[in-house]
Amino acid sequence: MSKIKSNIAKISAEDKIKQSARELFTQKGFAATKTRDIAEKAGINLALLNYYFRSKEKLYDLIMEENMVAFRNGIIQLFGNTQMELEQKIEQIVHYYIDAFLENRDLPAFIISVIHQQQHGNVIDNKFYTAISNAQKVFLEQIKAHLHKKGIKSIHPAHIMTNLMSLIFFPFTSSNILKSRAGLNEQDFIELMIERKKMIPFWIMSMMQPIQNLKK
Amino acid sequence: MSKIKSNIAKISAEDKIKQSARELFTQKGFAATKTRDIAEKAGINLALLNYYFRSKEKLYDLIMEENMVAFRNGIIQLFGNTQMELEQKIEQIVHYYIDAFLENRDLPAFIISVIHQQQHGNVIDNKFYTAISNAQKVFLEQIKAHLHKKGIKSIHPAHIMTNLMSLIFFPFTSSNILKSRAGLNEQDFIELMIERKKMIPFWIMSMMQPIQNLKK
DNA sequence: ACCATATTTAATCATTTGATTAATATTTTT
DNA sequence: AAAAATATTAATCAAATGATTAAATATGGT
Repeated sequence: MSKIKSNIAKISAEDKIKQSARELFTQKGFAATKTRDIAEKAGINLALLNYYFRSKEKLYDLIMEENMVAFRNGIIQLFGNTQMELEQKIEQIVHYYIDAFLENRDLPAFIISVIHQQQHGNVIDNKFYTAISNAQKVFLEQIKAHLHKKGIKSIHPAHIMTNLMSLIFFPFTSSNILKSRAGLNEQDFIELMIERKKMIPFWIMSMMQPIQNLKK
Repeated sequence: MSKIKSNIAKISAEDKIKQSARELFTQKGFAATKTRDIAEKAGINLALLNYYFRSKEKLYDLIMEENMVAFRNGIIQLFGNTQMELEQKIEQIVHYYIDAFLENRDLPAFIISVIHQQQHGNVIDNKFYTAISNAQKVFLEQIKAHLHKKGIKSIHPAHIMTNLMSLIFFPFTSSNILKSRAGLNEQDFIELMIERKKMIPFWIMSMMQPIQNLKK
């Protein structure tokens, strides 16, 4: 019996709190999430939250750090890679992020909100910010070189990087509209996102081609 | 003197509150914005907020409604127009929204957050939701027809609509990253966004072209 | 000047919310 | 089993926060 018991996944109170906190913080943000909501959702006594995590803010920092780690690592490792061809790199970036966002569907809106807050002096994580800086610059340089090779001077590299991130992030933040308007169910939506793993690299590469006249 | 006085734009307390509330609510959201912050920013006594607007929630509803009106009207009038050619329609949509977002730079992140909240049962404005429904369906049908005419079966119309919105919205939510990484100042950023008014329609139309092999 | 109305303020209230405490229960160690 | 360490609870605190009140001040019409 005791051996069986250890096999049954009995989630500790600490983990239940963390899990509930992650969902609420990621969905609603820091201010809108009340410690009592977390406690209730986790089915534990409010005091346990402070017992394990000291304060709401410390708990949030922990969740924030864990939420950002995949995003940051992706940028550093993929964007910053100096060996890989641009096209292959874009493919890897798209696969990496869409897979990550399919796992945690609220992450894109969370990241957008964090980045947008920063715009207003709310310095949330400076390490994070400087850490991804170089990698993004490497990526921008690579785009610039590619455009130069193609003889395209009319497009600023920033457009390409922004477009890439736009096409990856935004659909996850508006999946409900997409589903209700296009008559999709949850599975349809997931399949569309999987499709995008192939399509986004193609769209982005097309943007870096010399202009072809569109046929009517 | 009294005549001059009436010429000087003396902003009423009511307007000062509304303006401060709009900035804070749009930047930080409902929960993170405290009534005392609004009062302090507006330079008025806290009680005035309740005197003019009854409650924080009523004030937020007002701001929300005003923030959403441009977005909703754009969708209804532009997306829902059944007369206009698709390409011209896309051009108008892009111009309309980029102009609106250049005027109110926090609007895109605000809208994204509102739409994302809705995903979690937080029904914020049902009228808004049903109002934009038909218009978006019209637009989707038009894309579908266009793809059909081009003989393209491999792309779901939802991709095109999502891509359009992605390319318009996202850059505004991450302008700080864009600026710091690509070495742009505020004016450069604005010019990039203005450039996009011409480029996004081209990119979107290209996505609805039969596949052309990319040359190496 | 006087009155009525609208605006503004300081003080205060009631609730919410993050956090703590002291007591109790459970598990682990000896 | 006793002792020690860890986990959990109910009760409570203190600060923050949304809202109200009653009094004071300003404004416009007569």
